[in-house]
Amino acid sequence: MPYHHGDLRRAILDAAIESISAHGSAGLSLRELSRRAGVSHAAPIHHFGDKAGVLTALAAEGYELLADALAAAGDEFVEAGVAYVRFAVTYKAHFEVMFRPDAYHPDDPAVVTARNRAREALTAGVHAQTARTGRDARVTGVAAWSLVHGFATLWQTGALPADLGEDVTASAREVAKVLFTP
Amino acid sequence: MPYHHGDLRRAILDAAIESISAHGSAGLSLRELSRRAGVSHAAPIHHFGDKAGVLTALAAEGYELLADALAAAGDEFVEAGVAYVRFAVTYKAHFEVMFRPDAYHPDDPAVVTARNRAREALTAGVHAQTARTGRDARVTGVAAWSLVHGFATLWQTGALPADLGEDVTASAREVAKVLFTP
DNA sequence: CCGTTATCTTTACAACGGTAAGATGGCGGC
DNA sequence: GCCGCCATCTTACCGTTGTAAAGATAACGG
Repeated sequence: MPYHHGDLRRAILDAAIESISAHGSAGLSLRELSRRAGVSHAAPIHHFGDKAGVLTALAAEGYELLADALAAAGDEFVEAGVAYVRFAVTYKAHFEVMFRPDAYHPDDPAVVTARNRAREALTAGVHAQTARTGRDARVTGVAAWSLVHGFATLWQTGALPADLGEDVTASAREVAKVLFTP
Repeated sequence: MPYHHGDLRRAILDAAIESISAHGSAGLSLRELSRRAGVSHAAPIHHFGDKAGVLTALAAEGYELLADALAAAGDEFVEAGVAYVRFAVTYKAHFEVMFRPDAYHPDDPAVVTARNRAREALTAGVHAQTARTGRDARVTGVAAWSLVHGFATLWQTGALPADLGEDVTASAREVAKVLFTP
């Protein structure tokens, strides 16, 4: 616990995650995060530089976590897709911020390296799949990514019909299977 | 041209569309919109009640336009999917707002009726398709919607690889075909 | 033990969203 | 043709926000 607060950086990030998970990222207030962390409203500036800097750190962390989750899921597409959706649901706040590039600094070095790592982990699974089935890897990869990404975002915004059931993982697996079963 | 301004409501909406298309919906300022329309910063309140009210009107308009586009595209899934993507690209600001329910009033009556209309137009195409191919309509419908929605959002955020080419319609058609060709 | 430096606080300012009260002007009723 | 009504817009104001600048505080290295 190095300094006055202990670990303000993590405290702010955790507060942001909690706030975004509860109320979305639209009305996020930097001063509110500072209040929750018990510091003055200008304290986070030193760690993040900016309000967008907080979201930038969150996006970078999200891409790292996503890359880990995809790597752990292995090469098979359906399981990788399920892992993608499970990540989106588990790390709801991260996922929401990651794909809102107008709210942070998308060219931040930490973000781009983490994003590349996640992208490689994602395409690796699809390439293994297309090698087995003999399809166009590029188009199929985009289709697979689109499918799981769309399912995740629609689930998050509550746009999907309610009769899908509560188990996201099971629904995601069913939906992902559609892409590779004739 | 009924009153002092002429049609302030439309002017504010158009200004919002332009601003969101250019800089995203994160930093949208009601006062900036008022300035562009040449009225005082409190004038839009009377028409929209709220900043979220502006986005609510935009979302409702977006769902109406989407329903029209889907109805015009017909029953075949691939063309309906292409129409979905084309809508997202053409009406970028609308699409961005529509799926950001924490930024507006998602229970607004105009929004829910328009959204239901769009949803029916969407599922109609999928049902026609599944009747032809004999698949589970519910799961296939969600998969189809997820596919085109994910493609559209990924395209919008610039997350897709650049080697797809510039023609969104052609790329979308290729990707949509993947779902129904073994 | 002392100075350096990262960390945090205080103070200040412009912009924002929202409210309330007043001004403006088109429109229908007489 | 005139008057009152009411939708529309303006002005003034309040609390909050993000950001910058300057000062205080305390951990750490020499």
